Amino acid sequence: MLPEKITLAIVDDHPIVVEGLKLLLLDKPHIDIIGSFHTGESFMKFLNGISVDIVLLDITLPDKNGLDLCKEIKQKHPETNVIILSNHSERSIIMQALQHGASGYLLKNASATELMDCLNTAIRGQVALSEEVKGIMARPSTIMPQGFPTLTSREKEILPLIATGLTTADIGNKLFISPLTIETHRRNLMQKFGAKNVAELIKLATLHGLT
Amino acid sequence: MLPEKITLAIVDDHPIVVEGLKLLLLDKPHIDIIGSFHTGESFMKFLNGISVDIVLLDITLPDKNGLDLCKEIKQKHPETNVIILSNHSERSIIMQALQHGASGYLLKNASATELMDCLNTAIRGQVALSEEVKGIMARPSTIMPQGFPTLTSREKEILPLIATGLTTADIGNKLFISPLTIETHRRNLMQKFGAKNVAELIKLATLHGLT
DNA sequence: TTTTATCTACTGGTTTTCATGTATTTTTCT
DNA sequence: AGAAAAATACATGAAAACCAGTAGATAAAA
Repeated sequence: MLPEKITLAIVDDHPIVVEGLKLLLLDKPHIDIIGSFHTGESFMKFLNGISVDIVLLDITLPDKNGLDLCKEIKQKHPETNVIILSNHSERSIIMQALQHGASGYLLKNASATELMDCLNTAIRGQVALSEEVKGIMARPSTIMPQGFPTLTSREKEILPLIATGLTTADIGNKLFISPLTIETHRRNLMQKFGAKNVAELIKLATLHGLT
Repeated sequence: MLPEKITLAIVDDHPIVVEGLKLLLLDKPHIDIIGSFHTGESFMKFLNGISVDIVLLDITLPDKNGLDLCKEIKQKHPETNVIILSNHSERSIIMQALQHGASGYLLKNASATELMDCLNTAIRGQVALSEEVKGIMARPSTIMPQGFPTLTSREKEILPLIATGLTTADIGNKLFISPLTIETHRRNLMQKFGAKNVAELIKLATLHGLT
């Protein structure tokens, strides 16, 4: 019997990457590229009409976060397999991706061969990680001691304010709460990130795109 | 008379991008891809033997900064045209690239057509900017008030140490100079970045990839 | 060779952060 | 309704950062 073609979509705002992927996959007989999208929005609309087997999904998109999008996709269309394409090699982000239902995680510095391997693995319904990602996941969180923690909404609100250079007192005024409270939040933030002081806190937060 | 083929090299640590570029350029009769490299180091070695007309150069490389590499290339091989490929849309970074002798600047979200246009422009010896980059350069620096300043080597050394959470005293010990000196450097750094405190300093520095 | 930039170092005083600990109220989830 | 998580608030003392100004020593550039 003839196996059906796998339908694949690409969501990435870098045309060069998209073009590259397309060209790479064009001659694979079992894969049918049914669309490529620059924004999460446009892809979600597309998904309403057609079923897609595999999505190659970038994390940094112009309109929304790729991880959130992944979650959304899996909620509304659980049959769609999501493979994250990303530059982020932080263990915590990979963990997040998998928790959000991703079937795979590829660093953008993966080779073409690795890409194909992962696609095939994902097609078989297994979790597909590129070699480097496997390495990162394999070594217990010694190098990256604390992945990025889950923040409360207040913390998410305060963190960028700290990063803007506001002092505890400033923030207190701005949010109409006691500066002492802000201090507590700042303390908790540092603890969650395992940072010795604001400098380190802001570095980690900025690297994780939280500012 | 037959025009000579343009020799082109790619320096980028993302195989997918490299593969994509290769496939895109493979069928262009006037372009000869003579090599692709993952590190600045390996490319510089290669350059010693062969002359290259155009280099497509990524800014973020594993071993060194693409902008610095650009400068190095232009110093040792002025005949080589460098086109920067980057995700950074900050005006200041584009300025830096051009100051360091780049012949062009392409955002990675440029289309394949734009890529070709820029290549052809660069071949003709003109400065090639992608549409979006032109737009960024066109509007005066209102949106990005203070582009990133030029740092001295000592400052470049100290900044990441601050970002790691080290205190003034720690850094002083590490570098065998007085903590008072470190304090002066920190102050100067904040002034250069226009930051009110370390928090803001580290945010800006991290966003510019200087930590 | 003067100028300019950089690195170095200090004084003295103010503000902010950091550490540690406690504790009440409000949401949110089960 | 009850438990858990989050947001709120305070106290106290030590440590670090921040402000403002000055200034000598080099080293590179005009």
